[in-house]
Amino acid sequence: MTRKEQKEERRRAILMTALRLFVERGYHDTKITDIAGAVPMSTGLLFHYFESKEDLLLELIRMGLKGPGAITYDPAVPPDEYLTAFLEKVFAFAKEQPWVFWMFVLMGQVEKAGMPEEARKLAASVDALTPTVRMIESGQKAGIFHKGDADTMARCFWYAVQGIMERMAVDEEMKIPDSSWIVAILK
Amino acid sequence: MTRKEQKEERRRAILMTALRLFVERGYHDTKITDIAGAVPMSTGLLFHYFESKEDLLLELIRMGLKGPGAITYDPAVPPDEYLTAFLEKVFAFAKEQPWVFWMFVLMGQVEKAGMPEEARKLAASVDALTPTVRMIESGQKAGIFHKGDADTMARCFWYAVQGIMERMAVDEEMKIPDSSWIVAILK
DNA sequence: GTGTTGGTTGAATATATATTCATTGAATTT
DNA sequence: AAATTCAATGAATATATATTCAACCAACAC
Repeated sequence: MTRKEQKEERRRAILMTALRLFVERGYHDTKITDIAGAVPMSTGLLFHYFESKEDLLLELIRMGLKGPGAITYDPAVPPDEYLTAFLEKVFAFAKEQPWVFWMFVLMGQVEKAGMPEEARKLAASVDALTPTVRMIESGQKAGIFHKGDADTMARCFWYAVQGIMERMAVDEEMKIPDSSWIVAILK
Repeated sequence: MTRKEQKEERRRAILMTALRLFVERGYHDTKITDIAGAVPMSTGLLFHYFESKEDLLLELIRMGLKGPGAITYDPAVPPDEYLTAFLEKVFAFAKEQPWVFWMFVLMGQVEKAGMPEEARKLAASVDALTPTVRMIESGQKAGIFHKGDADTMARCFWYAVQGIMERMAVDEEMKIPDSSWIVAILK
């Protein structure tokens, strides 16, 4: 089994290295040779594990879809507490297991123009917006959140989160912010 | 003069087209042929106006450095009002003169890894962080802003703004948010 | 110990994209 | 109107990057 285990481990090593580089430099600026060099391994061998660069990206997104990044609407939980706790959790991962954090950033980046179409479609299946809109509407009724178009507020919130996390993944000087600061966008 | 004027006008057309495409698709996913095709003109001619793709980017950044995107610290103005008004102004441009808005987005994108080194250096000379930190500290003394590390708060604020604007430039469905929602990150 | 499988390499190839350049024709000058 | 300048073209070239492949070697099976 040693051999099979090694293969599996190397596969993981490639995925983690690619994830880190994709987040740090962006997908198009991460060359196959960069990934191979960082693992490290030969460029040829990388194609033994993954059919193509895009295949590697798709595999990462599939991982992301299973991960702890899902948002769900539970009417029983106060929406402000839910969102604060969610951010807290992701920020905590930023230090301990940065890959969870990187994954969150990648999932957002993939939605942007210029990424392979198939990757975008896949990632689009995580819809944080709809449950967030419900949460915001419920929060508005309860007087916790301010007035305003719930859809615009939800987009504003998540795009802000995305922007902050993208930079945190790169900007060494930035410390982890307080989750409540960000949720204040809605209050 | 007709000829010289025409040349100047075409130069501007190239710059505006490139700016829009860089923001919409990203620098590396905007091909020279895309820009030429959108202006429209032949690819060859584009090199008659600009030495290289990077030269085009640098020219845009030089434009951006002169534009209305500068942040300055004036102790006389309440910091929350200043920042709200600033965002209001940029959001207003988003509809009327989208290039001002695009420029704001581009200047943020250039700071990221993967962009040509010279472009990054140039763009780094606009430092919004330092004056914002001063504003935040002064706001904290006045009891307008909440407690917390001013540097982290400033980064958090600008990265959020950047994230929101990047998406606004692409996401047709998003309406213009209320500037005060975003300044609430600091309150 | 021999044969077989499968991991590994890096140079060679294919592809995508930036850049050049010989040529054309319209505008401007003499 | 002849000469000159310069915008304009797009096919040809150069360059960067993804992908393939023939050859090699280590592990494992018998």
